[in-house]
Amino acid sequence: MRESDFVSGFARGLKVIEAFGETRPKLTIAEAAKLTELDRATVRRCLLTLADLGYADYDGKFFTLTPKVLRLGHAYLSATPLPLMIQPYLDQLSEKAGQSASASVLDGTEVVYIARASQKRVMSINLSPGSRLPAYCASMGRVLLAALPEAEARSILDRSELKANTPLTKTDPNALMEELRRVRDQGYAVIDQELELGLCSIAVPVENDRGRVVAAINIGAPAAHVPAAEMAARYLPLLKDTRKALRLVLR
Amino acid sequence: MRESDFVSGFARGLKVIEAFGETRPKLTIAEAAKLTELDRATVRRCLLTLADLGYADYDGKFFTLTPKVLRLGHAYLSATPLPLMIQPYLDQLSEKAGQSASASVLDGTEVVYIARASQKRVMSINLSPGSRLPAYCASMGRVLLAALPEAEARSILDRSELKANTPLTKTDPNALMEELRRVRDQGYAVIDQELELGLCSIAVPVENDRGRVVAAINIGAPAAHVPAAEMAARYLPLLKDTRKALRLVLR
DNA sequence: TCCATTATGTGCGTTATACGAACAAATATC
DNA sequence: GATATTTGTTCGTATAACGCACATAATGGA
Repeated sequence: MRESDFVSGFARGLKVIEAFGETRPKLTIAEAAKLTELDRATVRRCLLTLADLGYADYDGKFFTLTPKVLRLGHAYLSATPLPLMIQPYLDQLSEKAGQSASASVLDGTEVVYIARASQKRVMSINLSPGSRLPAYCASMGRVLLAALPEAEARSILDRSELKANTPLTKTDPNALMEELRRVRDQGYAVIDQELELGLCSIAVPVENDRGRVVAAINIGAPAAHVPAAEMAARYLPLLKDTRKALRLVLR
Repeated sequence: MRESDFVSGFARGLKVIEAFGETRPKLTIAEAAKLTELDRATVRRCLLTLADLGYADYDGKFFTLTPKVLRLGHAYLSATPLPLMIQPYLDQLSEKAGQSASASVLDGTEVVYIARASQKRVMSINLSPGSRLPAYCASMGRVLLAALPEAEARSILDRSELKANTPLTKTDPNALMEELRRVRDQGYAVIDQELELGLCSIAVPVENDRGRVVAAINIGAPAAHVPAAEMAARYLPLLKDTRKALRLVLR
């Protein structure tokens, strides 16, 4: 691609949208400028453009995003066959297991939820399509990383901020690489409260009909109810059934 | 806003993202140009920019969106208190009712789902946060329209493509305005298979602590299981409880 | 209350982008 | 297989965005 084929105004605007987030639901021009490291004048133009198009509201001081921005994410969810095809299988899986089931893909150092079937939510984390978790400490992240060439997985770990969310979180890159090898061998990953105390999960990779790993699915359960050691015995057969079924329908 | 404070390159790019959708998961440059009514050269630059930033893939012929675009929609979902605050109440509601429960807001002529708690999915429609339905024939759309000044509601109806999804769909603007008045009076809306045969739903408005309508919540059920005439008797008390609880926590 | 600090809005020269047409390449049509 | 037709790409030029600098307004302490 030639350099002249890059629309920097567009790229800057997208950066501005992403500046909004959990801890910053409303932004002033100056705040957005700091977060995006763009010039204030530029950010101001982007924000006013967003407001003009109806993607943002402006009260003269703060900008907030409007539900219209969901159109952008929805463009992916409805345009991509993967989430749509996986959803019914996830529903079945979740019902049979009596626990929440999710599907995700890898994006950089994070897993992105693309579909979810939730039973009553007991956990503090609120996950929905578009939610992100660090790959290194999530069950689906582990199987997705394990599906990559070692060098690539290593590179992602190196770029990850390996912090201990709980006392049980594995944060040593070498230990994690070792774990990835185990995951690759056994074909599934179990997480024992590495992300949040009280939460266990088990994930398997999902392949398309050509055998390429295109996503991961998992089941999450409260540790108090299902100890990590029991996860595989309880849910692995269900997960494997779902995986097999999906492999036949995913092109 | 001065005209010079509008970044047209940004606006064009957003338009290009929205060109992707259910029936068009992959687009060529020419297709995207037609859909957006932009110059081919301009669209090409936008698409190449998206690809460069990782929001799209390009195989030399087709562009497809990547999960990274979910970041944009997620910026809204996680930035806005409304979906996060409503979700747990929706979960409770769904569990008590034994049916799917959803929350939505109005965006133009459509309702946008901002949260959803689904029981086993029996319907053909697959709804998730970001999903859109025409307001005129959806239960949440009716209560949201009913909450607007008459002239505004009328203007939205006039801009809507009032098509009969089923033989039961109300499509006459005057009849719809009459229905909105009834909805406003009784405080809820029931839809009897106007969107899809076999699907009934009931919705109530949700107000914040200052009494402003900020969203709608609904319960959907298969008509075979719960006839429209029974919806109110079965679910209205639950919906009203939820509404009352939400009113206290939404600022 | 005043002053220091920080945020917002505007004008302008420089730089980069969009436009439209023209060309090249690939498809479709007969 | 030759001719239309559509699609992708390139290029020069008019134009619009950028970012700096300055002016103005809002905020927060002493």
